[in-house]
Amino acid sequence: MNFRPKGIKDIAKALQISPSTVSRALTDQYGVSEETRRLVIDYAEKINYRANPSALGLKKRRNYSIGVVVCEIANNFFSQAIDGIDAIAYDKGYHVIVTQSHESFERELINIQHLASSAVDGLIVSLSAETLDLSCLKSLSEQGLPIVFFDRVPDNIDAHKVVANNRKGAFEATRHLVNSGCKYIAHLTCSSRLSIARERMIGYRQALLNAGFPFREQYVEHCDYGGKDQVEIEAAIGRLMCLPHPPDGIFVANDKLSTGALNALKQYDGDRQSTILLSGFTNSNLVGLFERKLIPVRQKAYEMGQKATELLIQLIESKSPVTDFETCMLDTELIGEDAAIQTVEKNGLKQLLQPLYI
Amino acid sequence: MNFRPKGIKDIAKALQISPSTVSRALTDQYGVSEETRRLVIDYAEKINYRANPSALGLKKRRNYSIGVVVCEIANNFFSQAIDGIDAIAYDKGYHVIVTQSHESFERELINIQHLASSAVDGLIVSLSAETLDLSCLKSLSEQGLPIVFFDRVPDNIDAHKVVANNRKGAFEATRHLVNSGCKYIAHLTCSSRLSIARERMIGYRQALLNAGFPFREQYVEHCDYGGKDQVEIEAAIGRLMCLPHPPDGIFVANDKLSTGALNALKQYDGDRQSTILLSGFTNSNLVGLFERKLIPVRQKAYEMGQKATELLIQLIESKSPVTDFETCMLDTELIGEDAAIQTVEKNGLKQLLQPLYI
DNA sequence: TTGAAAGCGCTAACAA
DNA sequence: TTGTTAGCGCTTTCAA
Repeated sequence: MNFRPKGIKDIAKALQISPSTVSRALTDQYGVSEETRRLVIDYAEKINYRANPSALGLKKRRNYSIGVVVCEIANNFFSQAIDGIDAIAYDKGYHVIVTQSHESFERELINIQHLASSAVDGLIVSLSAETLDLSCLKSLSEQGLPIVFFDRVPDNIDAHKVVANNRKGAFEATRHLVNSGCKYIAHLTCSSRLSIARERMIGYRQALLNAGFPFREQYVEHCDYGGKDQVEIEAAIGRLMCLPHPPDGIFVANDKLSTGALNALKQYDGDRQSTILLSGFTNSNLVGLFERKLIPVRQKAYEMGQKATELLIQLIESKSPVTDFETCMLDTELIGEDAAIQTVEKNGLKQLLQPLYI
Repeated sequence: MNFRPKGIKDIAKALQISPSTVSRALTDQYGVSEETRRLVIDYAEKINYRANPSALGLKKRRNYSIGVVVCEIANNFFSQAIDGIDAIAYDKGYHVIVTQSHESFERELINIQHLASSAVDGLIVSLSAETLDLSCLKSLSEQGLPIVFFDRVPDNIDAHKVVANNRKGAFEATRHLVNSGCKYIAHLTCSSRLSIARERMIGYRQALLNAGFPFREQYVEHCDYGGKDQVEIEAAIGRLMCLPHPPDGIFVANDKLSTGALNALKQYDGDRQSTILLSGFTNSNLVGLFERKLIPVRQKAYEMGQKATELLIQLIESKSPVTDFETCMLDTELIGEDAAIQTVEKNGLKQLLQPLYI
């Protein structure tokens, strides 16, 4: 296979000048006569010249590419986030390399190491459900590899983080169930290793508290693999339905679990079907078509991807090492629940809005 | 930022041998004593050595990365396909760089050129709805850049192609509507520039023919932007509903249009709502939750991604230039319609299964 | 303002 | 079996 793009030498030869002059014309601001510069640039454009990224990478120790690690691409939230990442990266001339952990720590680690070995200039990471050991990320970060975390972020690594306002989202979703008359509100969530699970739990509990409801341990079900397997969800729903007082409302903590719960509830097809209300985090834009209503908490996935990428590129292109890290929190939105917004102040949401991370 | 991974020289220095010996131990099969090889490999493993991809790319004119161009990531079909691409690429040690055309020809072109300028070793492409001019892809392909097309493939470029059995899928979906008693079966599809639109149209017409129904031009609606904008779909549905005999069944040609059509039909909430049957291509795994039933034609998106990647890597790693191209067709599946399969032979599906491409 | 030359990390042809 | 060396395409001193 002999596909060989034109290089700087080809331009130099064609224009009868030296390669270094071409290089300067294409990069430097001065040191080249305006005449030569135009000549070079025009010709480069004509033949659609692009610097060889490998050579550039070798020279500059930069690849103009960023690595992304998420648990799964085929997921509404993440595919939207990747879309946002791609948008910014594209704008700034970076490539995006996406890898999936499939919720496996081992796979995540391999991906990270693979990407980090100088293939990429920085990393955007959302942790897997299995991840406990952060030493690799920590050490990479300390070695100076720019890393931005989003969505599922670590507590104990100092880095830029982009998250949704998980507490508020969870709070509003649960309060919606309260306002709809639910008395026994369950919570279906993912592994509490994940920041999102912990944060959303706080919102859930706060809403119960505000409503004067007790928090009951047995109404909380964890799917440690985030619903990777539907069986996991069905078992959890099954346990909830077997409680002395089965729940009349369920707040679900993530995308996969939300739709998984709907599927699981289909199994319990009896008269109870119509009485259990559901509200949960999901970025599916198909909820409006569902038979059983699910009040969705929507995250600004696209914007989160954008923001994470902006922060990362800023980090990459910063001359001096950055020590002042920022946690950026984006709003969530409870769809189809106008009433929810009106009573925000009254219900003590304000103190809730303070992030845990800072 | 001073993140600098260990290199071959570091190993050489540590082990008191020459860099080239290290290189050989890490790559060659022979020319190195077993003792040295073990020493090197063990040490490399210990310090988690990874060859610098830029240097490798520069040397070998290979990047171990492949470029993907699709119209949109946040789409069931494509995110599943990318998942499949990623799986194979990962296995074979390749990175995947995904770019989106957003159905814009211009953007597609930029992406392709960007990727082609030696950033990647090969391309996996699904054409945008706008694409008419294939000269760029053609010339790249002729210059020896390995390219595999999938899903939306060009007619007049000689290359490996991976497609679904679009005719069969369309045929079965339409026949399902026939068997369900529909008399006026409309077809909502994307731009006929796209191979998938043309192929699915053939299946649709064949099913009408088999049922003894006439083909009526006005029952076919094209959304030239593939439903990028919901307004486009609503207008199309609107026109169908204004026909003297509004359709009692609609066969929809792609993922976005299928769910878009469901949304659009929600507008026409009257008594007609319950009488229009829908069947269409979609890889959403949420159709089971829908209020209005949609009989889905499912494509093996994941497998298509896998197959395309296998073909591409085969192409990349082939020593001699490949001239014998293959079109690989994967089956489609009509979900929840067992009856459909039983009568395949009788209904002349066989001749339909012969691909157009070969 | 321009050109020559070194070197980024690696491989491979050639020497030893 | 090992080491030396040149060179992949580019940027960047240093000289001219």
